[in-house]
Amino acid sequence: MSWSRHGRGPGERGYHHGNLREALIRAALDLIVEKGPGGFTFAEAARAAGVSAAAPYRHFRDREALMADVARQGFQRFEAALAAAWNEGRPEPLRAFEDLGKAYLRFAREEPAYYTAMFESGLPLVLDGELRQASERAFQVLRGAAETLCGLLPRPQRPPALMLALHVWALAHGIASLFGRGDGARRALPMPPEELLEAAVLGYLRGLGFGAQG
Amino acid sequence: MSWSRHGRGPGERGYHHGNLREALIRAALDLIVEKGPGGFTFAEAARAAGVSAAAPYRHFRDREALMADVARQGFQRFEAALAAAWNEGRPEPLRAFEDLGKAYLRFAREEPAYYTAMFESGLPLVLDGELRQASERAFQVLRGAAETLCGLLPRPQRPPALMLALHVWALAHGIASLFGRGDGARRALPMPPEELLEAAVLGYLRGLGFGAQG
DNA sequence: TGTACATCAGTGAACGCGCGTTCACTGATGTAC
DNA sequence: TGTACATCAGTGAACGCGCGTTCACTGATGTAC
Repeated sequence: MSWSRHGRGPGERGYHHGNLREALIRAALDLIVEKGPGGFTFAEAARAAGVSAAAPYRHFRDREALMADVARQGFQRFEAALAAAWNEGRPEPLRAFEDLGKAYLRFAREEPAYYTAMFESGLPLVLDGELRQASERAFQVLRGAAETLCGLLPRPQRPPALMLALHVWALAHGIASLFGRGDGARRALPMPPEELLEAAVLGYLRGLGFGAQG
Repeated sequence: MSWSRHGRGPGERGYHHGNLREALIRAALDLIVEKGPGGFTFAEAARAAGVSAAAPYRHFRDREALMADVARQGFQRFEAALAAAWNEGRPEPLRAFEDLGKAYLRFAREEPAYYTAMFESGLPLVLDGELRQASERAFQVLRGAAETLCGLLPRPQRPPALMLALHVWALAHGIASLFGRGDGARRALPMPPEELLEAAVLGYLRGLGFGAQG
């Protein structure tokens, strides 16, 4: 817990919370997992953080501002997770690309609340510049990987890297949102989502001409 | 409008609505488009249909039952749209398969409210048998098409049809939910979604060995 | 064809509830001197 | 080192609002005879 500033244990906080902002984000994440996007209220988040209903107004303009902060933080972690998995194409681009895909699904499975806030909360990306930037930085990891991969092919048969990146993004997102979630809305699947994605990506890449050297 | 039973014009209805059930579903669809899933209330749907707040209880147990009905109806139309596009593989399987993909995206674009209710409302498929069946029947269209397609390949290199169907479903759903929506949450794209999907499916099928005869 | 009656769909008033939001306030913290 | 004060984070009471839900009711429809 975050209100242990000054070494206090949880529950012994005084008048000041210490880190209410982060505590509200945590509460929002828990509530999103529990009830879906739109399934948390400002009042409930305050209650979960152990403060009065008026306290959140010191940190967020309204519910949507809190949600946007959750999504922004989610994109940052997502970017970090993807970048770590890609690891600049090491040990070998095709292998690293598969790792990237697995990291995508792992994030969706292990952080369903962030994932929901990022992709299914209905936040208008257009309105929030910071949020859109965070989202784009995460996508750039995927795009950079696609560029490295495309660079492996001889010029004449080289596909546009942007297209490759969009295809794999759509595939990963589709699998994640149909089958790869922790909640009850997911559909049954005769194999692990990771395997499904790996087979799809390998098949797709083979179609682009990656069969020979991969 | 549906309350013109007996030839009455809208607004001149008497005590009985005539077709409140359908009118509530229509109202729910409008409200979902306007405010996202979870963005409509029982009371608001009643208001939109021009009846008192208590009237909906004659037709639906609660908000979720109404949402489930919307989703069920959506799956039925979705199934019909996909089946019509596939057209039993005519004029030619690969071509019909592309048509199927286009119909998928068209449905998501033209009926965003149904699509939302079907895939993003968080309805627990497990609990509602009728809903799950409707969902599975729609998927069977895609699966049947995948089987026909796989049948074109010689046995030794024939991929599992279920896998092919799941891959294409994930791809179409990913593209639809990231880029193919009418609302403000969609992301910008340098090409039409249909084109993106077509290129992906063609690439993917080539990887499976459909290059030679397609 | 007409009448009596059962059935059913929608009414409108009422209730409790939780949320969003504002406000003057107060307790804690940090800092200037 | 101590004190006065400014700043700031959180309180708690209050309000209006819309929703969900129940209830006895009433108007319309269809049907048996």
